[in-house]
Amino acid sequence: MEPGFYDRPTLEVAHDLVGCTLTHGPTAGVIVETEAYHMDEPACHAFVGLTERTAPLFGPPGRAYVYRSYGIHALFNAVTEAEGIGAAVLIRALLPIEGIEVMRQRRGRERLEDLCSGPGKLAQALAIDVDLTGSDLLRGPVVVGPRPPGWEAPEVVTGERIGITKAVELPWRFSVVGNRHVSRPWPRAQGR
DNA sequence: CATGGGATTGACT
DNA sequence: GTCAATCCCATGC
Repeated sequence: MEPGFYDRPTLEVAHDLVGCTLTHGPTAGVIVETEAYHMDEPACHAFVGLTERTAPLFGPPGRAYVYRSYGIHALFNAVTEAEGIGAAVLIRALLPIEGIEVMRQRRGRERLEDLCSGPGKLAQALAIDVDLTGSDLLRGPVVVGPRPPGWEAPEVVTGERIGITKAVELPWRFSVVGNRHVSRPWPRAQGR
């Protein structure tokens, strides 16, 4: 992506990341689901302020923030907004496009829809772990790139975020309309 | 220093 | 639908 892509309001970045690619080594996928998180809102880790854990969120935009969830899974975020503002976009699901056999081995699953249809799943499929936190998403090793050639801009729906207990009402989840690779189905389609 | 709660997943009833 | 796994870290005593 161009420098400056992430130095924008997090909701815009979360919307625009849908349809982009996420690549790590031989594996890659098209982002089909994202969620926005911002320090002003209590579901965001940065809500507690600057700590050792949340420091990457407050760092420069365009870096990775990868943390461990439930002691088991790694969850991948792209840090957004200017340095000093704690915000990021959680990548929740991908459509696998490269390295699918590698993903199958790493995941221990065969079906395409079981490889990257959730934030913990895609991190495992792409071998993204917490040691990659702070890495540069323009230089790699984890790279976010533009839409693949020939792919049209997807129609994006918004709705409430998943799996949180605070600020549940904010419609900060974004995904491709009618895509079966999303982490969980949509109750009903909502506005754009 | 002890505690409890997760931005989840997979197995099971 | 329910539930356990598993560990980091923010919080409170």
